[in-house]
Amino acid sequence: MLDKKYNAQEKEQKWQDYWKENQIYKFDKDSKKPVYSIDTPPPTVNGKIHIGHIFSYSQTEMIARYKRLRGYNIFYPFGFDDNGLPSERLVEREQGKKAHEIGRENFSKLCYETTDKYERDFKDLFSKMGVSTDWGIAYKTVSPSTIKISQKSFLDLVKKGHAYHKESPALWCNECMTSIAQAELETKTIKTTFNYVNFTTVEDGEVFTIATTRPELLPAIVCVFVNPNDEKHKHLIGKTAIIPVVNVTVPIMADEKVAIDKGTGVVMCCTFGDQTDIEWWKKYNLPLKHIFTDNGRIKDSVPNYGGLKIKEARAKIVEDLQAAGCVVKIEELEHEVQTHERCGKEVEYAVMKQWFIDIMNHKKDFIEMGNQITWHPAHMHNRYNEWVDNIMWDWCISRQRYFGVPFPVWYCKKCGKPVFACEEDLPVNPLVDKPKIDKCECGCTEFVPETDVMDTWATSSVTPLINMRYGEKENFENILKPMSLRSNASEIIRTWDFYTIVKSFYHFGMIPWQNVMISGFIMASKGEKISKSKGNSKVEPLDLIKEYSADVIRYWAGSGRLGTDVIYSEETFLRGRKLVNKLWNVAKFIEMHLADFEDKKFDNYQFIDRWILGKFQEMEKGFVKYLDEYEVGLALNHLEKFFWNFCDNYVEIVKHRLYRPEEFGVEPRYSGQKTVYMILYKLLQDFSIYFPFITEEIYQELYKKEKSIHLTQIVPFEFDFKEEVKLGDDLVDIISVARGEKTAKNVTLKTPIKNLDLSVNDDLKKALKEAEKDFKATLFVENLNVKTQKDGYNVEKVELGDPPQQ
RNA sequence: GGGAGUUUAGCUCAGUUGGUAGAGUACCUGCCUUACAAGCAGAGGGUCAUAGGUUCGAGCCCUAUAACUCCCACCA
Repeated sequence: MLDKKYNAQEKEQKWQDYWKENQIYKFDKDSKKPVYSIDTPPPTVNGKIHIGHIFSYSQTEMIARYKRLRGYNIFYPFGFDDNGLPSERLVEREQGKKAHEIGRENFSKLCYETTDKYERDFKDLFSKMGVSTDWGIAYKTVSPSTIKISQKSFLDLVKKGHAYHKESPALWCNECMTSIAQAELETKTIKTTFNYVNFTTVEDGEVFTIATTRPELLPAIVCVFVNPNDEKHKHLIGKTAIIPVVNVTVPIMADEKVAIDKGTGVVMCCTFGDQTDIEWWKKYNLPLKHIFTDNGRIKDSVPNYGGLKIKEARAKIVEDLQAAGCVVKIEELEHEVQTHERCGKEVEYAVMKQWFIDIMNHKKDFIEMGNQITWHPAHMHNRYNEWVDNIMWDWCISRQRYFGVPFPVWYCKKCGKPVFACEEDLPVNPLVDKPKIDKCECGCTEFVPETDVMDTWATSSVTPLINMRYGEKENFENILKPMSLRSNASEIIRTWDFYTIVKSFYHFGMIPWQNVMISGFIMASKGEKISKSKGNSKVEPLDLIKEYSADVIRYWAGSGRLGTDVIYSEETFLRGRKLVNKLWNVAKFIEMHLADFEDKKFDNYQFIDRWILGKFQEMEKGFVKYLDEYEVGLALNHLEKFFWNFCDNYVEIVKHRLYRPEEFGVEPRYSGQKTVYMILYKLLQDFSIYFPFITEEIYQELYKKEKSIHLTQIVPFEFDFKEEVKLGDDLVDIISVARGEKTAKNVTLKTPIKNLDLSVNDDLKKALKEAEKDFKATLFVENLNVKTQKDGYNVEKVELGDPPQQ
């Protein structure tokens, strides 16, 4: 017997334990069923899961459940991204110390401990949410087996010539003291000053002005550029400029890229202030004057300014320029700068030897890979294309940090030639392990280890490889190449999606997955995204689960269109709570009437039963169609609409027959029993995608054909009740009109109708004849008078009797 | 500056291929109906962002504009 009230707290824990014990979501590698595999984002273990995570993970989870119900063998692993900078920053924050103060070895240990702790919390929360992942195939992005795969991937790229080691300018973060990739940049608007500084020519002492936001780069100027079409300045080309205060001379050259109307139209080129400087440096083979240290100071070798922090140097040089009378004016300016997304500090450029992965030579291939993938929603494909189109750098994967996947590389101490680890020795830590060879080609016998670690994304981008156990004897390569689905939010299309495609293309020459599903964001209010950094998530997922239950949270997460941002609203929770409650109550009602029910072959359904069966069949068709398009929210809407119609109309009509066989007949009662039995079963299945807990509870109580409802399969009805669907809808409309009449008179719906005069078409008349008993019982009609008319129907008179006595 | 998305009832959102504007919620009016008052029946509430265009007919197709969100570029 179902309880009078559903206790979500208790039941959700019970089923969570049951699923775990019975391994309901275990991936069966020996199964003959087709595999559906999901590459789900390993959450970054750097703090708390907020409601936005719950939103997007739940949507993917629903697809897993749907595919399971459609008979697929689900490969659905969960991962934890505990690799790299985010974890390091978390540990630094918790310890109140910087990594270098703690020391490499202790720091790594702390990273492992800290991430372990957070992983347990994450796992607990996702389990509570009913995530049907197989924890047995979970992975973390820092573990011996993951490091092995990541290193193997790197070596494969080296072997194929897609990874190279080169001294090159790279984006550099002074705060994190590491190089970073273009994808890790975030633009920020800051207030600064635009300084108009006078330069003079050596040849004739002509004074011209350059506007700059970065006067501290004056010592790094290697050249001055003007546009060759600039009438005002082109006469300067070929002359030599004296840099004020610094007193160094540099050539004045021409380049089309100079914007005549920006600043003064004359530009200083430093190595390096920005992207264009690097382009010019390469294009004109300019000298290198790198004046910054790795931690954001001016190098000691720079006269007068050595040792100062960048911003201090800026202030001092402006002072000196003013003293020298070289400053024309200083304007306040707001502009966008590139910052490092992990710490928010402005980025610089550094020149050092780093490992890069070739991107620029294969952009066309990456676009083609993107074309072969189905994007949901389709317009997200544009974002990918645009990113690939606009990318300007090869992917720098070296990070001068501690906690991450080490490069399996040493360098000859004498000639610098890299020595790579052997595949069979992976994973290796070059700081501890030694290379296999004892002698370099040059004869040197000493090797120095690579101290850099790999970029987080270098490992995240191999999640399909981790899943397929790339390179292991026992692997899933044949079933996971490609995987079925990747899912994530739109912000990481340019990183996670892109890099995964890059790696898959280089390793296998094919797409990593067939489908990509992109979820929207949760907005705190109109125009404000909920995010960790803003701290504007007012509610904790665990509190919400306590207050509303996981099923209800999932209802909220599963509503709305895929890829569309949703504004957080408690109303949706309330709506979900009502729906779950209704499901419970209708199940109770149905259970009550199935006490003596036996499931037998039967096909003599009453008219109104044929109507609802036909309606269900129609609904489920649309439901499945939406889910096949990954539109979990639209599918849910569709299902929900049917469900309320089922409760408010069908159940109201059939209940008389169920209660009183002596009046309506035994077989008509059986027809109703069989109908509610079948429909509730299918409703539970369809709802189980969204409400895995309450549907399991009801299923176990009423049906229990399998170990779990989540192991059943959707088998569509195959009735031919089209006519009944149409006519039944008309009957329900007539019932609604008659009920409205009672409500208008402020009487209870139990009030009898003395005379109900209808005028209906021939088909409807036949239907009415067949469903007469149901119809009359529902409305408490005493005399039903039916006339015919050509089309449609008309309710001509509703004559009410006296309301029943209490 | 380039691109994408969004704009529909007070609020949160649906609206398949063009064919009389929908749901929930809130508000209002009734009703304890042999599952459910966390319920049931009903009422009111909309220049479908704006302006043009195509069409017999546009929330939907086309053009332009505005606001918001996101991505990219600009950072001299």
